[in-house]
Amino acid sequence: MHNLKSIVQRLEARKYRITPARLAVVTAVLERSGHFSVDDIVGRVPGVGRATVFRTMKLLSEMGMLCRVLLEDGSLSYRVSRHQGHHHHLVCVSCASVQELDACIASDMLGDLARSTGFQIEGHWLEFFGRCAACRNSVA
Amino acid sequence: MHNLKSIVQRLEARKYRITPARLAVVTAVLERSGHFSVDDIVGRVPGVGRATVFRTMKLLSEMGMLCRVLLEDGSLSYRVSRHQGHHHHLVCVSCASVQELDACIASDMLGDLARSTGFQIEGHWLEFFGRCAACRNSVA
DNA sequence: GCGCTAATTGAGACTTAGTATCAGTACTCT
DNA sequence: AGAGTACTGATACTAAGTCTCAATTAGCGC
Ligand SMILES: [Mn+2]
Ligand SMILES: [Mn+2]
Ligand SMILES: [Zn+2]
Ligand SMILES: [Zn+2]
Repeated sequence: MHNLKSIVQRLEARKYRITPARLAVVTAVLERSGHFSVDDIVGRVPGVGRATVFRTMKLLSEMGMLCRVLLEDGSLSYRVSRHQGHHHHLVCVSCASVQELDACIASDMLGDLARSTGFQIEGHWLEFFGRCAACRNSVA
Repeated sequence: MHNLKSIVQRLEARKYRITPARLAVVTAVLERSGHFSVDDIVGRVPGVGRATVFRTMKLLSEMGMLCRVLLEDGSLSYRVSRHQGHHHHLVCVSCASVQELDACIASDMLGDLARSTGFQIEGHWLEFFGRCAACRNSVA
């Protein structure tokens, strides 16, 4: 989906400079599968400062190239995003693979919820945890 | 819903000792409205160590007296729980009030989701953010 | 190619949330 | 009273993330 070239183009389109640090972070991120922490990436881009990795990953998140994945324990992890825009995840608790859901399956209930609670609903978090098909079979 | 007496009874029922530190934490927690952080409580129970406040709030969470509320930015906060067991929240981003939903409105979709993704779904997070009726009116 | 300047960087200090260690205190039980 | 266990608070530590600031540099105009 995303590759180095397309991400560089997007950065250029937004007038961000293409620096060695940014290239290193983008490359490291694209090489990951499943979800990962910022410090995972820090460990894979020697010479690039931790603050820069945080800054770059924040930038990529804001641009929709990375998304934050909420884990079962409430901690946040990151992954390369397939869908830009609002979406949700199914995270395998065994292999850390992540499946993105393309439709927001919470949007249906928003109207009812607003009506029954009086809240004006502006956002939500929705993430699922479980075992992916591969992991389910591998244990028998 | 919960008061000091009922919480003390529950602690006693589970063979936990009723100590001054625990009483102080429980009292401080019951005095809060909306959601709060552990360190909010630390600041309100002078003389009680931070580790003890963490331990006590964890204990209260495990017993269903407190629940963790996921905020918009992905951070966790706490609140006195009305419902024990699995449930979700609507958090007012303006006044921090929290409304608990008594039914899990995600459970309906679990079957479909398992079927369409091959995942065996074991858990989920679902939290809503918005403006409560009071806050909506107060700004005009 | 060269210079200018705003954008970017990395070191490091700092914050917030939470865990681990451990010696000392205080119950509980007999 | 003595033994054993639960609990406590100080303190050190980890992880995630922000802030500051002086030094560097990418990319633009010439
Ligand atoms: Mn995603
Ligand atoms: Mn709750
Ligand atoms: Zn959604
Ligand atoms: Zn639910």
